[in-house]
Amino acid sequence: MATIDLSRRERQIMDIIYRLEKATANEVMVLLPKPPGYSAVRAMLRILEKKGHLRHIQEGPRYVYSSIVAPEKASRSALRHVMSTFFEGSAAQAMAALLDEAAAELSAEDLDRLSHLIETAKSEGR
Amino acid sequence: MATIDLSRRERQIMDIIYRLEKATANEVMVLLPKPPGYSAVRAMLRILEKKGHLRHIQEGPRYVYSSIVAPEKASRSALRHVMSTFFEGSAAQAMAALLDEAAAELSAEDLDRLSHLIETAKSEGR
DNA sequence: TGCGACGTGCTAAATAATTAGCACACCGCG
DNA sequence: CGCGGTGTGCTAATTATTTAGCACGTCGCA
Repeated sequence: MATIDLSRRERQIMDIIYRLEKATANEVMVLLPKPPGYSAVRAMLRILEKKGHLRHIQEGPRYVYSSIVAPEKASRSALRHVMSTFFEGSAAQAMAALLDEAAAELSAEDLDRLSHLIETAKSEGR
Repeated sequence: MATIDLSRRERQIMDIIYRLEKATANEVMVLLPKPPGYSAVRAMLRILEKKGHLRHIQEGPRYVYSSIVAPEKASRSALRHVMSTFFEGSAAQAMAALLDEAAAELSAEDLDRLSHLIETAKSEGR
C-alpha cells in the first residue's frame, strides 16, 4: 500500500509518474537519476504494473503508464508520512514549516486564499 | 544529497531515526517493517554512517545514532520533495491539501496560530 | 517489397542490497 | 573467578534488484 516498501528504482519511477500524471517509458527514462537503458526502464514498469502500482493504456503504438491510486490520494499519504516522520504527526507544525520554507515564493493572493481556507475550517470546526 | 538514492532499508531506517531523533540498533529494529535480525540492523547503521547519513555517540555501553543533517533541514527537503512530486512545486497547494486532509484534527488554537503566521507573512512580503 | 526506426515481452546475467554468523570485549553477579 | 547477557566489528552467503540482450511485431516509406 505504501511507497515504503518499494525498491529504490521503483520509488524513483513512481515519483516521476506522479509528477507527470502519465508517462511513457522514454519519458520516465530521461528523468531517472543515473538513467539506465531503455529496456531496464520497461522492465521496471512492467514489474510495477504486475505489483499493482501502475496501469497502462495503449496510446497509438506505445504504452502510457499511470498510477493506480489517484494522485490526490497518493499525495495525502505522502503528506501524512512527512507529518509523522518529521512533525510528530502534527499538520499544524507541518503547515507552519511549509509556510516558513516557502514564504518567499507565495504571492499575496496565495496567502489570502489560505487565510480564507483557514477561516472556513474554523467555522466548520465549531 | 537526498533520500532519493537510498536503498529501501536505508530509507526505512532513516525515517525511523528522523522520527526518534536518536535511536539505538534495537529501537530501530523493532520499528522496522518486517524486522530483520539484530546484526542486519547494525550492519545497515554502520553503512549509513560510512555513507555520511548518520553519526553515533557512545552512550553507556551502546551506540546511539542520529542524523547528520539537522532534522529541520531534512524536513524541509522532504516537504519540497512532496511539493514538487504532487503539487507542481506549489507550497500553497500543498498547504491547502494539508489543511483539508487534517482539518478534523486541528484545534481552534492551531488555526489561530496559522492565521497569525499567514498575516505575518503577508506583511513581510510587501 | 524490404529496410530502419520504434515498439513490445521475456530471460538470464551482473550488480547491489540485505542478512546471518562468527569472534571478541565488557560488565554484573552468584 | 567464570558465566550469561549485551554490546561491537567484520565477512561471506543469500536474496533481491537492476540491467542488457535477444526475438519478434508493426508502421512508414523509398
